[in-house]
Amino acid sequence: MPRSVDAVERRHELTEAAARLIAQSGIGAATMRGVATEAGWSTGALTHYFADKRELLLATLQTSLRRRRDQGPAPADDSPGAVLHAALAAALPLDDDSRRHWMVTVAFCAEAAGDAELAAAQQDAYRQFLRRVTRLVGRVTAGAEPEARRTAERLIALIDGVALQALFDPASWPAERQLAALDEELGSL
Amino acid sequence: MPRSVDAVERRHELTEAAARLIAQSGIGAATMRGVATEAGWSTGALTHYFADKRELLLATLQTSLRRRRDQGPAPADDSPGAVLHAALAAALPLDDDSRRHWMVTVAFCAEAAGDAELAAAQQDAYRQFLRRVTRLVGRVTAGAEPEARRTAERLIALIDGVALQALFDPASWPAERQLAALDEELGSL
Amino acid sequence: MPRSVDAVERRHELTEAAARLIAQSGIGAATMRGVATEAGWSTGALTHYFADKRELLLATLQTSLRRRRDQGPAPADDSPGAVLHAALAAALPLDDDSRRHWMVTVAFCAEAAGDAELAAAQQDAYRQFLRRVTRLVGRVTAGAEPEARRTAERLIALIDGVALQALFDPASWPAERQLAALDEELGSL
Amino acid sequence: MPRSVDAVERRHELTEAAARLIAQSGIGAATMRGVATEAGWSTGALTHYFADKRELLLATLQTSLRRRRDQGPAPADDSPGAVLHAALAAALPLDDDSRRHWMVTVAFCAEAAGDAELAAAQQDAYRQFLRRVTRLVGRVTAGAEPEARRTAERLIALIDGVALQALFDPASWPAERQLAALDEELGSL
DNA sequence: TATGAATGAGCATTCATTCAT
DNA sequence: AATGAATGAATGCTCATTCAT
Repeated sequence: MPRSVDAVERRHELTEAAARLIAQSGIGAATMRGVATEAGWSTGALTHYFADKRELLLATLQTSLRRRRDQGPAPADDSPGAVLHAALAAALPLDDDSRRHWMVTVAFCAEAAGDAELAAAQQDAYRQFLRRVTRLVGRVTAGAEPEARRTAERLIALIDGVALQALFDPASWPAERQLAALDEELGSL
Repeated sequence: MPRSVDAVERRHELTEAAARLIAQSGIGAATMRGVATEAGWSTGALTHYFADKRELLLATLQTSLRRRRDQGPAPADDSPGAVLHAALAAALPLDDDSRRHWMVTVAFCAEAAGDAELAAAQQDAYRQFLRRVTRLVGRVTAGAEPEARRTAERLIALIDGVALQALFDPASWPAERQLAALDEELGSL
Repeated sequence: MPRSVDAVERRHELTEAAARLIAQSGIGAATMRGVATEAGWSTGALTHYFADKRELLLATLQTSLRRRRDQGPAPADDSPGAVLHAALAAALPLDDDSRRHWMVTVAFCAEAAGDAELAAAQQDAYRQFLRRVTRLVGRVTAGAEPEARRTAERLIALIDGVALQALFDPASWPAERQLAALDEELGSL
Repeated sequence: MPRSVDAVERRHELTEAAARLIAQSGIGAATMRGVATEAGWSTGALTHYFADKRELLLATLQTSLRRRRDQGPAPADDSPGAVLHAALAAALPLDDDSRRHWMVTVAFCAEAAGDAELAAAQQDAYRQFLRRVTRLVGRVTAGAEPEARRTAERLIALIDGVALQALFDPASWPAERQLAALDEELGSL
């Protein structure tokens, strides 16, 4: 009877380690040895959970794409406006964790240009987010589909732009300032 | 001084080759061999123009940062609004060339997180651009410094966000659509 | 002692699996994982029956050496000539099974050059076979020892040579042709 | 103007080093590091002359196949019998050099079973040798094609068998004894 | 007995870099 | 200025082996 292990949990530990290294020094820093050491495992252990480096990187990207948008404070109340606000705020790099995962997804941008699987993961995540925001905008403005979708795209463009500046120049963009930019934009709805 | 002109030209050829590879497959694809081959030179030739790989990558980033923002159609006229519009439009990935250089600067984002020199190059470029846009906004709105600066930041955030989406999902963001988003935003000024 | 019978049987299954892999792709193909999988067991199971890889390979060689010469159709009758013929025919790669074990023993040839234990196994098997054939030749020709031994060596050389060609070029050496070459040589006795 | 190097000579040095290791301890001993060290070069140098290990091994096999049969003392005179004798004697492992190359070709036997390219190299060499010996036998016996071919096959089988025994048990098969076995067989022609 | 998780050394290969020409 | 031979460290990966269950 072999030792039993929570493979999902282990994979998560390993992709988190990879994400830390990538966010810190780029994809090139995510070597098998490096990730293993960062996670506190041996290199051989990695290959139990990921067939090869490609699989590790893909899983890391997918994890970061999810965590770049999924986590955040609960909405203040159940009103459509509050829910929309919470969804968009969750997509800003407000703390170290979301900063890290933002960085990872951005780091994969060029990598994905020549890799269909990575590109598909990124597009899927983006389109899913766009659908969600479009639906929420529709509820807030009670507007028709195409209108809501364009508004959603503009909102996402704004928070992505704010996020990008916050990544490049974190000192100028503390959490409050990012939220202020979001509030201002939402105010005009 | 014919030789130094050659050297400048040669360095440019080489950083362009590096930019093509990076934009296509990520920074990891920019190997010395690969860049030399892509540029049509021998590996040894690279070391005449760049002391080492680090220097090549730094020069590539700097070139791409400049070209990401510097090129674009001339303004329609000399009015402050037209000049501002031209400056911002030049910062959008409207054609293959600017797309490539956008991709390169984004690819360096995580790399720069752990590398002071790369980070400084990115921040310098951003701040210089911010100053320029701020000045132009000031001329258009005839407003005070802090107000103009905040507007400039919001404008840059918007075009950066649009650019990012255009990189990830180029099919949805042809040049006209990017410009339309810019026009809409400028219209509200 | 049911358990020890199991162990013998199990070891046999495992060396057969190793032999299949070696005959197919060389000694390098006989990895612990590969042999275990081929035999339908887990890697850990191997280490119960063989202390390490070396022991597995040695046992595989010994099994193949035995089976390369031991199996074959019974002699037509009890006459010395028929028995000699059967012994030599049994040493030819007439079917898939003996082909496989021939291949294995040949594959170990160079390996044994630098490994005393493997070399000893090969020499023991050869000398034992030589003694047996010498004895049978002596009975057929009623000749003296040294004469019978030389004849035996020539006979073995011939069938080994035929066997080697049959391994390299099986299409040209079906079983009938190998046996014909043997008959021809025995006829001249 | 780069340093110029005799690539053919260098490749030969390297395949000889590989042959020494393989003959000594089997194909598994021919690691890239090991071959480089044995030849007195760095690992990186190998990759200048052989794209990868596969190419190195194939070249080593081809070299050994040629040298297993091509070298030997010149025939005593120009008579067909002397030329045939010289050709067959050259195919026996009479000295360390030919012993080594014999060992190498045998070591590849199982490896070739699952590798079309290696198998083709072996078959080509065998068939070429068979054609040559058939021609020479025809000249000696003045016999017809099919007859000469069968005789050639029997002669080759005999010397291959002798060679194989000489590899496994060199003490019993000094050069004189191998030649004696050959002479005896040729005498009966 | 049997499993498979875990280890870390060893492998082929790629790469930045150096240097003789 | 320009080449490409040569180096050796680092990488991804495979593997024999150990061991808790």
